[in-house]
Amino acid sequence: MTTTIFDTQSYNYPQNFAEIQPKLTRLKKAIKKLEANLIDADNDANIELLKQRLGGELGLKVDYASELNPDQLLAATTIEGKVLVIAGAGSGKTKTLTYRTSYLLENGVTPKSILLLTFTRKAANEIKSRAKVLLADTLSDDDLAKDTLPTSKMLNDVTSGTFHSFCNMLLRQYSGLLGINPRFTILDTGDSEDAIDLIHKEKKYPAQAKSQAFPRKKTLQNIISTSRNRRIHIRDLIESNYPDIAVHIPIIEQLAIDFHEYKRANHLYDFDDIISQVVRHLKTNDIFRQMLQNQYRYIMVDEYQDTNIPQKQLIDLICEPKSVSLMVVGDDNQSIYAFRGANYENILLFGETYPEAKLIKLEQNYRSTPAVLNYINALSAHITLGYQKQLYSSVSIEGCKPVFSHLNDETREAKYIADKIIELKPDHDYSDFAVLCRTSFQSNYVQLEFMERSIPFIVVGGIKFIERRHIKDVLAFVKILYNPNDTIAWHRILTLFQGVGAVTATRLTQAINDDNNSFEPLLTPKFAKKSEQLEPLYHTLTKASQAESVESIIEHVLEFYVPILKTLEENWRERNEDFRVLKNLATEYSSLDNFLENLALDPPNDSVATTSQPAQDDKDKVTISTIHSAKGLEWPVVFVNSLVDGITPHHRSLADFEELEEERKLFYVACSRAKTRLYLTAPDYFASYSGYFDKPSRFIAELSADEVEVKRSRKSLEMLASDDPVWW
DNA sequence: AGTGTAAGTGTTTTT
DNA sequence: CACTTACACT
Repeated sequence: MTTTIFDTQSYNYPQNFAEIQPKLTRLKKAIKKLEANLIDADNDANIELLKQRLGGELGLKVDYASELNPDQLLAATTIEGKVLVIAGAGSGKTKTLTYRTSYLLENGVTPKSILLLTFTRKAANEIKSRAKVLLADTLSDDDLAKDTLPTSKMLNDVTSGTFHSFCNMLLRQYSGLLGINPRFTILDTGDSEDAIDLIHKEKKYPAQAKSQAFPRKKTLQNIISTSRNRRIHIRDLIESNYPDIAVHIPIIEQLAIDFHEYKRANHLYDFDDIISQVVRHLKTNDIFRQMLQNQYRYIMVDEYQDTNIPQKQLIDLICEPKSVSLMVVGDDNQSIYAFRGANYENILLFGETYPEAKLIKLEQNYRSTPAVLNYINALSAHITLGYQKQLYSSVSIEGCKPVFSHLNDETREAKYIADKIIELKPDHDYSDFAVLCRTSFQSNYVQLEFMERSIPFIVVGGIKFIERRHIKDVLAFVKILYNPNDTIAWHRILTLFQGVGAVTATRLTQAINDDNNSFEPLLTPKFAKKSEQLEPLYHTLTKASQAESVESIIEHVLEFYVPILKTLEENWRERNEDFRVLKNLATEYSSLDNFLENLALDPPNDSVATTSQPAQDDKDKVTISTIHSAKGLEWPVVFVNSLVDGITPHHRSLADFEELEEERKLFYVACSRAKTRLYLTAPDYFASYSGYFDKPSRFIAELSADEVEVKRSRKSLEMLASDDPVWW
């Protein structure tokens, strides 16, 4: 047995390990069962045959056998039945999906019968555009002459996108069949919170025991959404996760029902509705279900480890007939979104859902050096549950071992990172470096240090463009023009004015909706006397509703809104800049529905990212990012900072086995982003309102010095591992 | 409707 | 400590 880096005995491991054993046992059984259906290129006698067949007989345009490795080839060409592909970090997952798409088309599959579901729209577009290149590049003039061949144009007919964009499309396209109004607007999380708050105030539920304050809108939204995504009753969820507000359970349950009815009555869909409503229709409407089952015959799902229960149900309902082909791709080691409802059991129980399913594993890694791979394999071995996997590289140059540096404080930590970047800079661009943090807040010292040293950087994540107050305000105007029943948007606009509060806003909205959605009630003396802004609002809306383009609608709105903004926010000049971005976005859309849909379902998140030198438009910058936002990306040199137990893993996850496991996976995701160099850093201590933490991360402690080089501070010397490293 | 104060909250984040 | 939000009061 090897000796660990630090004494692992001193860490408190989760208490509930015993409790969850039955669950772990069930999952392990399902994993084992599916492992029995592994198709492994090494042991597959048919692989040579397959290669030959692909080579000659079929006369395909793309040379699948030589461009893909054997396991990728199996994944790309196994096009019938249900298949789970476990795609390790850096194993060419996108490439495999790209080639599979092209393979389907080359085999005569109708593009319209292909459905490609990914986690972001960007990922779907990348697969499609790469497949386009594949098919286009191989076409000779001869091929173009006969127009029966699959051409890159077929990709345009492949349905692709996120679960949300797909379901949104279905709800609008099949609105007649489903009996719903296609002119609905989408509530983002903030809008949902506002709606819940509004309903709570309007409904005047019977007063409860004052001993315990009623939860705030954010908590309520979270409870309602989690209960739906995890399919747990509100009562059970509150009793287990929010025991102190248990007195309010009946009211919260009623509030959830009222919220739901409110959304239906006003043609409003929140993010959960978009998927859940499609699932509901699929369950209850046989014609709808059969139509989809007949249309989508080849389904691919990416990042399957991060799907939630409604998303799994959606797939299962469409894939019910044996003849529908389903390939889900993911990496159980990289499930890091449980906090927002993702259910890692989906990927582990795939064999239970589909007993006939086949399993394919992509384990050859094209990203990292053997030294880095060795380290991430060692991390992976500490993840309790999952499919067996061992990443390997065909590169023979070992590369540098990851380095763990224990430093005195966060300032030294930041200096160390900056020093390393300067040291390595002669051989690298700035864009070769990334600093990955457990929480966005952990990047503060690094940002400061980079500014002082004039290292250019870009911060990924943070407050999103679309969530900024003034942007939401302007969009509210646009929303009511599209869906005058969007009471949440009305409320937002009307309460901007002095003299108009929640009560007047509600009454006025009601009057407008009752008056067949005419804007006239704004002019009636009863309301007009509340604020002199209502009349100009009327004229603005009237003008905007007749505008020709989305851009000109926004211009009309801004003419009215900017003066109001000036009275509300001191930094209105700064905010005014954002409107340029918004107008620019608007020019890309010809219709209101496309514009609103895209902003809600595919919001721009990098358009307002913080940068060190805004003037400099240079693309060569160090990336500073949260680990979550770094998923799927890679850099030659990666730093992971704040490896103090209490931050990584986060102190709020320490008591629960599954949450701690997810933290471990998060660290795994961070380290597996590195191609050639991986630097891990920790300050000796970290202090904040949440506590005082002074032990290095257990994820460092539990590994052996064989995998990582350790640079110790004095503090760290005191913590050297004893000789007995076993902790349970 | 608007204001002041006390009290609670505090990861990660995409749709 | 910094910020949001609920609630009571005017």
